[in-house]
Amino acid sequence: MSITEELLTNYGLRKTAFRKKLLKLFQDSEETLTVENIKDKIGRKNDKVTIYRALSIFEKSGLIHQVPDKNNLSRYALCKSECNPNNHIHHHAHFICDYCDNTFCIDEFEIPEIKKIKGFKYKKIELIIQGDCPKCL
Amino acid sequence: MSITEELLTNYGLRKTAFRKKLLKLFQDSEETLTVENIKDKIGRKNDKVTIYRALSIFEKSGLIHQVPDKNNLSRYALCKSECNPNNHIHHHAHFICDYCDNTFCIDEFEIPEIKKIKGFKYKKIELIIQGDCPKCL
DNA sequence: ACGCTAACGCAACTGAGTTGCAAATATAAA
DNA sequence: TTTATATTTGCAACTCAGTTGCGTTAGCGT
Repeated sequence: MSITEELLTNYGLRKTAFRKKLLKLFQDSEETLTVENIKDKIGRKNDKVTIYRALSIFEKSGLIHQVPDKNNLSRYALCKSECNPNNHIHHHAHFICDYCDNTFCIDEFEIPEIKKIKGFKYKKIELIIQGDCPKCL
Repeated sequence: MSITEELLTNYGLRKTAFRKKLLKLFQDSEETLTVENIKDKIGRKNDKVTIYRALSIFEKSGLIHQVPDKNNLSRYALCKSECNPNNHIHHHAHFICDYCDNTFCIDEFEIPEIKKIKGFKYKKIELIIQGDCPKCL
């Protein structure tokens, strides 16, 4: 069983042809993916509904996480650590390039400690940096 | 001339009836506003196109800033400090409530220093905290 | 290899945000 | 104050991401 298939099994997901293709795509990609990216790479055989539903299930399971795009579109990337449906926390930041519109997960640093404010309960902290990526500079 | 009208003048914007109403709305609001919120409060007399265009101009001018919502919708809030078209930087974080879906600007702290990564140029840094707000806790 | 349940694909829909254009109005000049 | 001009507004029609319902297909446990 491939590493892709094992991952699906570990997360309690069915190993359908489409899901294997989709997950492999994420495993092979350095950058975050939009639904459009996925359509391109998969070859338009699969319906967009199927893509959306699979992404939604992958996200709920903790396999991937969603990142907002410059234009508030959704991008997705594989979770690095041991995410699962109950513990789905990302201590890395995301970088959005103004030019190529690509979004990268920045693993180089952890998000610094954020001061608690009385009355608020923090459940998820997201740091989004916008600017120019190495390719576009 | 009211403070609202002065603000429009200072930012080189025409003082139309609609813009005065819209800007006043922001000045009187503790929370960030969606287009839907604005429609409700203004009373559906004005077209959504007008709202979108005014928001876009206010944002470009540095009067207001956009914050992504839990569902990747746009919310807007007044800029506190001296923002303008060339210098549009916010050193505060945003808090999104999971229950009431409200978004607050958190002025209590500055975003901590973010380590630079070689090859990337940072132009805007956004910190988004998700969780439960005081009202919903 | 059989049957049940989950996943897929199609069509049709929803709703945020956009575009083009004609009518209205703010502002600056006469 | 009136007039000319440029900007804003409102309407209609559109685009496009994402969703829903439903009948068909395909994993997976027995």
